[in-house]
Amino acid sequence: MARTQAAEYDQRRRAIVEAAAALYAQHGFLGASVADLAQRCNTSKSLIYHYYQAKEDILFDVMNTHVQALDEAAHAISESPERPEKKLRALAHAFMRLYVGAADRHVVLLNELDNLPKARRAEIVKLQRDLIALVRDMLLEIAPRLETKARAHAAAMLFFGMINWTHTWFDPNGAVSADEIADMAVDVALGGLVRAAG
Amino acid sequence: MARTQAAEYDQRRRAIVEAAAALYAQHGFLGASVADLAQRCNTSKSLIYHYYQAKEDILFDVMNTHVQALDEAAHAISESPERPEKKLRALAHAFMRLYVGAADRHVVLLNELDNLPKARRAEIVKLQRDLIALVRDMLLEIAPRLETKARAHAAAMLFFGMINWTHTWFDPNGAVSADEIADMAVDVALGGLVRAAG
DNA sequence: CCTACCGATCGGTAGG
DNA sequence: CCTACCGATCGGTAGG
Repeated sequence: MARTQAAEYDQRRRAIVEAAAALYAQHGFLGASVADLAQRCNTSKSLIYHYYQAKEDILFDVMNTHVQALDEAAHAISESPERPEKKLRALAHAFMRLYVGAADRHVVLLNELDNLPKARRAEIVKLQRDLIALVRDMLLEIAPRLETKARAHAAAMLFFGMINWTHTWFDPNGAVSADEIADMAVDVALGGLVRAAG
Repeated sequence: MARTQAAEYDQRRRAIVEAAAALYAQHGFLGASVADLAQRCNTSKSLIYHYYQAKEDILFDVMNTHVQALDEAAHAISESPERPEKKLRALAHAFMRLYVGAADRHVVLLNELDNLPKARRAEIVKLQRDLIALVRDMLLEIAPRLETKARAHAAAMLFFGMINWTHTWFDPNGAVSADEIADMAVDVALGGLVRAAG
């Protein structure tokens, strides 16, 4: 009995996070009220506040589940014995797939970080910094002539720019697939557009 | 007399737009109230509503002034008789400089588009689409093997990703300058990171 | 005695 | 150009 209740508890909590991700992705965190969220879950505000102490805690859950998934994928790839070029490509594919599979969470992570309370924001930012350092070090292995950490960091951010900016334009049902975009971004980073096009 | 009043009118209106850009960049459009804006301008809410009919009209002004500047720079470069590689580089430099010079407006343009009323949003989106088509055509000239418009569009968006994503991390007072970032992004697009590093 | 949950409403603040 | 306000809605909580 207690097991069943716990299972239902987790299931309901996951349903709230998923609805919140969709709502915050579409209207922004401040543009979507707790009442809106309750309505989308066919329940009451009080039920939402039974599962979460504050609105910001829901936002944290949306972001944290996503950034944890990114972090897990990135570390698994990073620790594999492959060449750094191959790791970078695997990471681009994994990220694009996580983006497509969790597009709402991804948009929320990229747009609503400033609406988290300081302490919670710091947790997310720490994980993001780990991801960036991972890519920066891969790029330094691939292109040692980047030399300084500042330039390697800038290169990593240009790479993340290509991948992350897709949330503003990429259509999973469009003419170019997520895997093709991942390959293009890696090809551009490794060899430039001219070679990427061939 | 009327001239002096008109001059003061424009000056005050520009001061409101600038204060609004700073406020919306920092707290988001929904996170900053008209009262906040009035306070930052050392005036009253009513004065704000003397210059603007609605809060969204201020947001439009913030975005429109910036996108008009981008559009003007891009078309001037596009119509020059230079090689497409050189035009792309000039465009990257112009954009990075406009970003540094109008960082608040840039952040607002990239983050708050969804808070504009439909018709106003369409005006901005039209100008942005023009910019994208311009870069897409430059890339097709540089790398004809991109072949389809869909792939050339994706390539243009990867390029804009590198440039636009800087709003999340670039520090004008940091170790790498805006001009260096512009060169890196173009070098990556043209020849890949390995060559860009050399 | 606890949990899960509801209808109604709290004190404050938003844009106008 | 300000003070004084409005209809509505906000995030969060009361009793049961």
